Amino acid sequence: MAWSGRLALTPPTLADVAERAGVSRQTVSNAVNNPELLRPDTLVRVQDAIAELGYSPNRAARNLRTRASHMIGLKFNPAQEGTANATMDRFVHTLVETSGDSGYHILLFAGSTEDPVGGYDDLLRSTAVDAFIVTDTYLGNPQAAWLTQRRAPFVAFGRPWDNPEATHAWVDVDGAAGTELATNHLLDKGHTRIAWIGWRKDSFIGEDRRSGWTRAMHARDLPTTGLASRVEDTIASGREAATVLLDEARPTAFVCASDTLAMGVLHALGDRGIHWGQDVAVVGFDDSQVAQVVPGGLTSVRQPLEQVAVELVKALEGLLSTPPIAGPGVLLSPTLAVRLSTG
Amino acid sequence: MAWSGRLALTPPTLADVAERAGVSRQTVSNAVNNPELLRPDTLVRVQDAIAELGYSPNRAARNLRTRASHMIGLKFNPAQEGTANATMDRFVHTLVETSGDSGYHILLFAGSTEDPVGGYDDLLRSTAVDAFIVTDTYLGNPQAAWLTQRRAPFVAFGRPWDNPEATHAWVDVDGAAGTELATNHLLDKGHTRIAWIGWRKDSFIGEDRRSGWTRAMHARDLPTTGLASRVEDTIASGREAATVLLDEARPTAFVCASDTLAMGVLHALGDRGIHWGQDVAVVGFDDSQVAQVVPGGLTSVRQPLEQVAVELVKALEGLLSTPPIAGPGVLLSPTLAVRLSTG
DNA sequence: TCCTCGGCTTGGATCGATCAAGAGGGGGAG
DNA sequence: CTCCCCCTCTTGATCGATCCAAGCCGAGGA
Repeated sequence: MAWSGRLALTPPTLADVAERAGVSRQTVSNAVNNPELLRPDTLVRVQDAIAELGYSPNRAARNLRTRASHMIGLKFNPAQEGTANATMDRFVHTLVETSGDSGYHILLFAGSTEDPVGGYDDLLRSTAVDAFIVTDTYLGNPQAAWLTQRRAPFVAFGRPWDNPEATHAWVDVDGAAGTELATNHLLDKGHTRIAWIGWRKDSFIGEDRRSGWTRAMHARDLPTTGLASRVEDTIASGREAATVLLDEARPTAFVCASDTLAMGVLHALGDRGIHWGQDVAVVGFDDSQVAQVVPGGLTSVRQPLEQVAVELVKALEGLLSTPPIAGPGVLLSPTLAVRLSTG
Repeated sequence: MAWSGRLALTPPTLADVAERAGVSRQTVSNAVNNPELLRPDTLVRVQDAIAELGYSPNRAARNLRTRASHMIGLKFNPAQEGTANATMDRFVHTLVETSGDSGYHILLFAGSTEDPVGGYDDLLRSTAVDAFIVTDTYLGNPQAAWLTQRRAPFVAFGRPWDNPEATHAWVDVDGAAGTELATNHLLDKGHTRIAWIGWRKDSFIGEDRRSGWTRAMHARDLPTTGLASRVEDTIASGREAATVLLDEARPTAFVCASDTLAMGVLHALGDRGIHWGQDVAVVGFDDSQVAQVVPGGLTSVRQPLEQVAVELVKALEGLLSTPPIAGPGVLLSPTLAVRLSTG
């Protein structure tokens, strides 16, 4: 704190601390990085000097010498307007906290949607980050292959769907288990005609979530034919799909691949004056703010994003340790946030 | 790209480029930072070498020498669960893009709510960031005073409400103008008994937004007494407040300080079987995803967060230039996203 | 008393870029 | 023809922390 008095423009350096403590620079460095090498009384003296001067190692100098930046790159993917998919917020918060505890900071960067590798390249070449957390793996994962080839350490939030042989570390949430949970919840409530509204077939995640619904239905020998719809992830699509299903298949409940689609279902029900929760039940996916605050509340599958962040950081620590420890993939289980949309 | 072939562990340095181009290190440095100093043909030769080797300046080395990190610190404040206030998402995205264009990266850090200054100190002392963007200014602004005293460059998103003499740069959105816009919109629709549900009196922002409502009402000689309520920013509070107001003041419209409160109003209306939009109009604030996807849609005041981010970066560039240019505060105008909740 | 050994400390070199000054060459003015 | 200047490029030093190998010191054994 002391240096805030004197100009505050040049923070104290290691040499300043050394002089004050009456030791050499290397001793101060050891006090910071390998305290066990010092005699206890010397250590105390140095630590006092550090505290008095308010010393903190210059990151640039340390990074230059150690060839590490203690930064983790994260491409920030904003939620689309008009959808209910703002998961980034919750996820990033825990990520920042957890990585901070491990001595890492999160560096955000933007990337165009056209060039999935854009942004990664620059940061890597300028040694601005030690590793990446890759999150946008919904449609295959070109970044993973690219980063692997580049020998850049990274951990993915999302399984390598399109490449079972990928060996990189990943953390994911078992979407199928989530929709199975949701479907069983509805089955337990007495519903038998439960419809599915999901994403188009080329979405790995969408198909995974869908499989949880079919698994639960088939486990009770209930049919799924004619009860499923695959559309784009928009309110309008969900609404249309629900309307068609209500006419043709007369389901008493809907399980959806996203809260956005579930909101579309609520629209459709509202159009017909159907009371959701009482007449027809609806379950969404992601436990977004929308699910939480919509009147009555929307039952939704909740991803343990906090836990995902913790596991990601744990995996990164392994990767960045010497020697690197590459753990296997981690699959976490979601929970179900039950609200009035399922009675 | 070339170095991806050979081990990919030690990126090329400035010296490598210099050797390849047959010039000195300094010339390469100039080619990168002051191209106008080079003779055109030399410049081309160096640029070719840079491209061939896939060279990118080592950030740590550059940061050490120039005493600048080209990083901007941002404390990440997540939206509270159960509210509709996820503005960070939209804001951060533009911020990342805009600052990237100016050569700055966004470094996230966490901070406990108890210690508003926590996190800032470390980053500053270790020269990990050049400046900060301070966003959590809702209740006074201890960070601003602290950073000013510390002579740390920063720009605030939010006016220095509690300290009119503060001289730091800031960007803010004219909340009063927003609620005035909302109120006038309702007045134009023929409403005269328009209620206000806002935050408790110690919130500067809450009082500012409230003043827009009173201004619009008084401009048409309409009374405001008995039509206002000040509560906490939760769904439940909004719902209660609306219930009381409906009983006692019989308003035909509500203007709210947040989408969260507005959702509370929708709950209250739903409780009584009142159709929002037709019988009673509601306006929220922030144009959250919730406002966008709730059935019918919630009319809401939309903050120009993208523009805010651009202005913040512009202000930062001024601050970090030599000599620093401290611009005055910037006040931006919100717009109104009209949806069915106002008919 | 001398020597050795282990633990702690020391100065010097290093990471890769930029700053500050200086060297070389060509062109215009006298 | 000479001088000077300017434009272009080069050389040496520097930012601050860490790695390296050598140096110092006191304790213990012969």
